[in-house]
Amino acid sequence: MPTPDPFEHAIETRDRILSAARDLFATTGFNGTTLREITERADANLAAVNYYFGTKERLILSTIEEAVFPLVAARLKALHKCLGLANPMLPTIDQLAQALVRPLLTFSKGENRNRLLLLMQIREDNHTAIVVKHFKPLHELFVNSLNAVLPHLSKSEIAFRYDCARGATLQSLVELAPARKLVTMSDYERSKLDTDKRREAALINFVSAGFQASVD
Amino acid sequence: MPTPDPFEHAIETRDRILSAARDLFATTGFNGTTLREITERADANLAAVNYYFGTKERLILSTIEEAVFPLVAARLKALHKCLGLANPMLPTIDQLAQALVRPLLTFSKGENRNRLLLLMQIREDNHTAIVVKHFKPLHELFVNSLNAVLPHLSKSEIAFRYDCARGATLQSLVELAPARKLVTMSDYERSKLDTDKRREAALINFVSAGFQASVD
DNA sequence: CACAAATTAAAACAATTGTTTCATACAAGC
DNA sequence: GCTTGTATGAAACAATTGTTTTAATTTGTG
Repeated sequence: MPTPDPFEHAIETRDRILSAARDLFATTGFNGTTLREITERADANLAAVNYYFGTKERLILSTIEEAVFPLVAARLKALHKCLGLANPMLPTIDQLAQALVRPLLTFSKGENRNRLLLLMQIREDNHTAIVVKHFKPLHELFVNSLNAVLPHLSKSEIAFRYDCARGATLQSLVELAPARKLVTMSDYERSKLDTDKRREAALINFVSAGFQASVD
Repeated sequence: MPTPDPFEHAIETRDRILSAARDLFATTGFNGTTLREITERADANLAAVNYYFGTKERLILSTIEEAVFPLVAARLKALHKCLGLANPMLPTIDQLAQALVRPLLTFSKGENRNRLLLLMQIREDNHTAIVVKHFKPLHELFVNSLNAVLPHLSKSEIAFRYDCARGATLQSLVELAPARKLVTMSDYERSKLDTDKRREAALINFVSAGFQASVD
């Protein structure tokens, strides 16, 4: 045994359960996943989930919290970096769009993707309340930053466009049934847009244009 | 008995089950809804769902089909009307954006809202396959129409922006945790944007700007 | 009315679910 | 070494689930 940490093995199983639960919840939903599936994948005993989390509902809450933190942190970091680089000037709309889109796009791959998918499974009010609470400072800072760059728009209009931008970004992430996969196109065309970098640029382009839309 | 339709009562219970299933599936998901909850709300016997639909899975498929048709029909009608009014000219980007947003916004209220929410509960592949199949002609026509008005863009770029526009629209519809509800604003400001007409205009404005975004 | 089919009702079934219990193994501290 | 607290394992529990079965009831038809 390299590490003499007394809680090494214990923490490992708790984390294995949390990871397995996150991955399964993300793909089959909270109600569609059984504790036996979770403990089987985590290579743990069925009673372990009750030992560490008490109940399934509390396990769900734990996975939600575990999924929210990295996402909020990554987006906050990108936004702060964007504001810091421009300081004392204001960032451009494009830079703000990048600060919104880029960290989200990094969550479209790898294990972070399941964190994102897990948050999109949330329907119950007490679950959304947790997410809202953790996202609130991020959203407020983002709307305020946008408002500083677009002072001619009301704050409600800014917030609305910010919601639209998030919707557009998330839609391109989940890819449940994107229209662009239906369109018959040449392999060359398809490959161009399926490149991550190309998608990122197109998304930033769309969002940025929406932000800058003139009031009618 | 006013109507001598022999199947009157039979069809009624089948439809009651279908409606109750749609509403419950929309809010609690497929796995989170039991047949007993459905038959209870439908004021029908538990065995009736098996009598009319055979199995729960087939009931789910029926609710999905029942939800897809009105949505596709409404959007196709709006698009055809848009194209017809402009004929033989091409519609404007704004008109196309309206043809996308307006029929969707009418589904944000009433019983149609549950049809929309039901479709957003879909995760399994065979369920999405049904939805994709029914939406395919609509999506293709929409992308082709956009491409005619924006000939300088590749079809893949058009399809991507169309996906973004759908995402922005749906995000503003579900309202699970919109940022605009977090932002502190005056009642006057809030009322302005919470008006359906105002929201519709803002959404069309955002989507239209995204469509017209210049290639970078 | 009588008969057949269609529909509804009630009960039971087998499987699965989250949860609990109890026993065992393991490590640390006195 | 023994004890205590922690962790794991296996089994069982009670409740819920979708489904089936069987009987009763209604409805249409001759």
